Amino acid sequence: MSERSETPTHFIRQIIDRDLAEGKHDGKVVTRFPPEPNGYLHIGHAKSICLNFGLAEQYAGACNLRFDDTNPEKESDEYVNSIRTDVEWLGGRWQGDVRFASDYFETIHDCALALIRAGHAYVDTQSPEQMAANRGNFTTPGTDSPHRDRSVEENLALFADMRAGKLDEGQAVLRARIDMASPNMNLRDPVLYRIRKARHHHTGDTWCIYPMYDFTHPISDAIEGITHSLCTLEFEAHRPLYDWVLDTLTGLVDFPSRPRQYEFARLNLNYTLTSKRKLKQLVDEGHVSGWDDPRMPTISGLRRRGYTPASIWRFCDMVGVARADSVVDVAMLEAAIRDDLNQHAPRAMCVLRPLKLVIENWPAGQVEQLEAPQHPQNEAMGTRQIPMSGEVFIDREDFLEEANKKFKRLVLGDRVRLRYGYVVRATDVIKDAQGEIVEVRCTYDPDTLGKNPENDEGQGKLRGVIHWVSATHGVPCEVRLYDRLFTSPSPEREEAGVTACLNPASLTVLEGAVAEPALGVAAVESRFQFEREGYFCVDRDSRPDRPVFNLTVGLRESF
RNA sequence: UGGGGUAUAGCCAAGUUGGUAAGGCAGCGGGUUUUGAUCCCGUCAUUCCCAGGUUCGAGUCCUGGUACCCCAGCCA
Repeated sequence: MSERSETPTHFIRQIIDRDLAEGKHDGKVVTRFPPEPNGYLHIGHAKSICLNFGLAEQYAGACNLRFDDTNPEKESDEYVNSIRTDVEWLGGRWQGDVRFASDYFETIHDCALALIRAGHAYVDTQSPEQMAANRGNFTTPGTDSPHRDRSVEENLALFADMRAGKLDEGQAVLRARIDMASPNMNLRDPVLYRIRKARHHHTGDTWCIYPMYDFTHPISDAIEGITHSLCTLEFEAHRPLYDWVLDTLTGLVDFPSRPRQYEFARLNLNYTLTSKRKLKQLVDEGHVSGWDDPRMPTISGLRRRGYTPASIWRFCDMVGVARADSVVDVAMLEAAIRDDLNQHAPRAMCVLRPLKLVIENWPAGQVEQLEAPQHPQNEAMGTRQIPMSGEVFIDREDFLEEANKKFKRLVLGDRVRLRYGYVVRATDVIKDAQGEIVEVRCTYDPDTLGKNPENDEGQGKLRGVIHWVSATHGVPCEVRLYDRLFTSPSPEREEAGVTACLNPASLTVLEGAVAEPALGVAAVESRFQFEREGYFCVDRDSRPDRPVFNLTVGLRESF
């Protein structure tokens, strides 16, 4: 991502700057992006990716990609693969191989044994219901488990039985021995290990006991030499436990670093869902075509929609990193992609809703190649040829039989310029039996290519410029117009559920669009600005004879 | 209700020994323009959740409130 401008400062950078100044962590910065492979990555994860990989780059440190895969029943290789692809596409360059928390299961198990031997953990054979009841609540302290004072030997034997599969799910757990009366619920003897007789996507049937997140995460961080472990705000109350695990293990197990956890506010976008569960619901119930439906806020959806990695990094820079809960306006995301595409996308013409325009004084059979720049503000991008003939298509919305002067398009009896071409004057309209306009007739002024009409006879300025495509050369194509998926600014908070506020007009398919010839051979994922319309990218559903374009975002409109 | 957090413009967000409110998005006004785009110029918080207090001076310090978020999975 070479185009990120100056790196914005925020409280995490300030913490790192201070740490570096104090000589902590041997002057190193090592972060990690730790997704659980139980769903596809979305724009919220992008914030974390940009933060973690960005810091590694800015401080010449490193960032690991680590799958936090401690819950075999919800995780799968499909998710591992999609996440790896998405991180790679975004430009996250991780240090060494992809890591799996499950690769550390043996070490984590050793840590559990060390804790048991030191009297810091015990096997509880209460039922889940008893445990919940004995945990107390916000106002009432918990009650010690009757098994809290088992001997080390007994705990070791029971834990061995757990590992050996001699106990069933729910019959026993390993718990930390901390404080059942702590005002922080997370410290009321949290569960460290539970029994799950499920096949794990990465370790297969090697284990039937799995460590909990709170036990796995600090140890994984310490094993990898992570210096700054960044997570979202909801883990704040877990930090004392994170520290307890590492502090209690000190002297018992050696790690290359003593990482610290810092929390930042997760990204919320209005008119958007960022709940993995609800996103999955949209996919499972068929409200969208899949995880990569261009309307989805997933990384793969944004990619298919036409967003660039640079625009997503730019967006994350714009949003910043802080600790206050916030809801970012989706207009900011759109601004980021418009900014990128305005600079880099070649221009093209595509008529979305064709209306035939016949030029009556055009020499019969003549075809002229007009030259147009790929990008009006960037000559270095070169030029392209656009064929012009006696019959062209213009957009139905660009013609009116009558209009006031604010309508800067074609009006019967008046003139308009065909972009990169000639000035034409509409002379007649042809309608069908229903009175619908099926064709417009016009004449063109041959002396207006690259210059304005000379003998204007006091007719005033041209109304404007419209785009067009030669009827005999245009490439028939499909254009998919997208709008926001939800009509509610906060779909997650809708009482009636997220599906109740789905936008029925989130997808409009235009089957009869016609694009200029050069677009017929555009590669999948290539992006263009269709002049006067918006930014579009080539969808993978395209066929050689029929390209499919997705609207990424429309042009700003100010009238 | 116990604990932990957060409050600066319509939306993000700087503001770190108290010195007189950055920037972006959105909006508004104008200029340029063969894209109603881009670009350019201008405008947009007498005020920082509220109320007191300290001070020559407070978004920054003190006191007391208020609002919102997170925690009672053998999820992460």
